[in-house]
Amino acid sequence: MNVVNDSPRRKELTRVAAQLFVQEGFDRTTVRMLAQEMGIKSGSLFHHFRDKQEILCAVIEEGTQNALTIAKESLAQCENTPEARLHAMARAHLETLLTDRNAHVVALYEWRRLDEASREHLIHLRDAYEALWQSVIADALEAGLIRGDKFLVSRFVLGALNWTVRWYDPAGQRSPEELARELIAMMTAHGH
Amino acid sequence: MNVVNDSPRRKELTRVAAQLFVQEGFDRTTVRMLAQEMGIKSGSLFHHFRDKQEILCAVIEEGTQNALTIAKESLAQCENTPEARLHAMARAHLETLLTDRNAHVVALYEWRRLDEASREHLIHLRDAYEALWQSVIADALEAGLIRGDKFLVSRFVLGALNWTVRWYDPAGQRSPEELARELIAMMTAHGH
DNA sequence: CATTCACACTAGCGCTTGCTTGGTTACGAT
DNA sequence: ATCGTAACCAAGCAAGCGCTAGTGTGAATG
Repeated sequence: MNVVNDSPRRKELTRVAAQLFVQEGFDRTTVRMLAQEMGIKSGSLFHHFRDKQEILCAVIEEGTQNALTIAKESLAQCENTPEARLHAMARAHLETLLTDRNAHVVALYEWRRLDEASREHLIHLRDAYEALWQSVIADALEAGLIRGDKFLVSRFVLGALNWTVRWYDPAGQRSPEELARELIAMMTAHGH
Repeated sequence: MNVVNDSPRRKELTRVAAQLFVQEGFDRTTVRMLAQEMGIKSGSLFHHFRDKQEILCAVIEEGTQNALTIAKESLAQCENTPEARLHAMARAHLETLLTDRNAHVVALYEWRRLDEASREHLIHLRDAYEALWQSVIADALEAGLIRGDKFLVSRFVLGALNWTVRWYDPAGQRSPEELARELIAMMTAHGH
């Protein structure tokens, strides 16, 4: 039992775990399934991670960190208007959710499976991501682009986006970018 | 093993199961936990249900049926305008989700845990509920109250509503009715 | 008064789970 | 040539899992 925290091998294994967690859910994924998919035996798994819980923790950290990074990049590259910024956020969110199809989904859907210690360790990262969303939404509200309470709008928008995981078909013709555009159009369709 | 399908006792047990499934999730809920909460021994459980899967099936059927019934009642009682009907649906949805706090939540969040046979048995009921939503949304679109693609809008709206389970605080000051109103206001806020 | 029935109990089987142990291999640095 | 270390394996343990078998009730039914 000789857990290393930042080996490149560990990153690799984390990616595999993320995929399985999305496919089966955390509880139904056994360490034997994880090991098999990783091409090692189940005992070897505990050389890289202290326990199963730590694998979940690593996946969620990866997923949230990734979403935060990509969101910031998107904001840096887009036009500096409230609408463009809102669109950039929604698009980035959907792409990490639907295209990667792994770590970010786990971060959203398996959060409850974290124990108290892991939750405490990750909550700051999650808060940072949500704060970014809220600032973008606050700007859009101030500019009169959309309406409502800052927190409520954030939660409704994120809810609509997060739920796409349940019905989105990657083989379908709609791209994440298109979905983001449609959602914003729905909220900003002002009278004629 | 003498499973009865429509006993009143079974209804009672189903209610208890729903609460536990919401609290812990289906996978983490053991038959021993269920039995204890029901005030019987784990072996006795299988007099009422063939297996654990059948308990989930009963809960989800109950939750969806209930949501459908209440939605229809709400529609029958409200004004016959697209906006009032939309509001009635959203309110009914949130109330079965946040006030009951059990069977309907399980229906939404544990659907994936159903085996093929159960899913096939329940899919028609679920389709009926979603069809009702889509007809109300189609009317609102036709009346120009909201904008977008019928299916996309349905999914975004239901996503926003379903996600409330994750953050709603029943001890807070906002009622389901208020949430429903705010969501619709967000989508129908036409410019000045 | 005998039988049936719904409902509950005790006891435990067969299996899977997360995790541990003690030891082996591959390989770059010394 | 030797050593250190990261990576892996075979084997298995203790606990917990869903579920079954067989039995005991007290109330309703004939």
